[in-house]
Amino acid sequence: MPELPEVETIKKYLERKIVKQKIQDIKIFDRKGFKGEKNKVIGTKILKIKRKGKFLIFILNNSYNLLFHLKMTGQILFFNFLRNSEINKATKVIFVLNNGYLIFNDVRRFGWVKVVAEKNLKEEIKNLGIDALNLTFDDLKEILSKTKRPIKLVLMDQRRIAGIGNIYANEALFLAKINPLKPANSLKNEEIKELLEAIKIVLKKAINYGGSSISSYVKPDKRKGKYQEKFLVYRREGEKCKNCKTVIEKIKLGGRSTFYCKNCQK
DNA sequence: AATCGTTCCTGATAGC
DNA sequence: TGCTATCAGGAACGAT
Repeated sequence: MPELPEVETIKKYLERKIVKQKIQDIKIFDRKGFKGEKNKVIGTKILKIKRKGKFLIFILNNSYNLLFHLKMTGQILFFNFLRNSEINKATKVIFVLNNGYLIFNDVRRFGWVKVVAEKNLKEEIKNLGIDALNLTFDDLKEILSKTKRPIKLVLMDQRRIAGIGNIYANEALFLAKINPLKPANSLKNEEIKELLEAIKIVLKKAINYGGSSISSYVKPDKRKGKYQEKFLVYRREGEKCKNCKTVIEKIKLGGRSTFYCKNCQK
């Protein structure tokens, strides 16, 4: 699933390829995936690419933005030339640029791209919490003190902290040796500090590895990320903990699969 | 106000 | 082999 590291990887790739390029045309294959007027975008130049949490934002030169959310299976691909074989039933939108083709695919059709006037962008993402990479100790302490919900649910709550999804919540909690069920407001200062460090280490390392290619995530050139090879607990139920050899458990929490080591994460 | 359960969607997989 | 049932999951939404 595209979480912060995957969206950041896509952002970095696209910065090298499509900034300063002109959008010549937009071909829409799935109306559900394209919100707003495409005429506001055709003929504009892409000035800048930003990321907030799991959102990807193209800043255009006419005070409009393109706001993407990839949800679970969204893919953004970029090719200088378009092969017919690249168009399939998951293809939602193709942006025709002067130097190539930006393809937005999404098998499960939850993802979307929206044309937003720059002045309305804040309103669009007003519910988004602090980006996980900018989180400070004081921020995290404040957020956790306000609820007794299980810590994992709070880490994944985009209104509190933006960018962490199921993979990296599981991985960060393991690294910090904290049980995912532990009430958020019961964490001691030392644990909060460990958790903050773990979040940053896991996210930055995942970015360095180009994200995690499970499900359908790939980089815009279709190459896979490599962080899935580094997972310590995610999808490792029944396998041995890399610290202590205890068998990794899988439970459901808030309807999501949760993986942890009973021995290491008290 | 905060939190919980449901819903959207389709491909992969399990079970018979 | 081929069918059906279940599962995966981000986040908006309505209900509590």
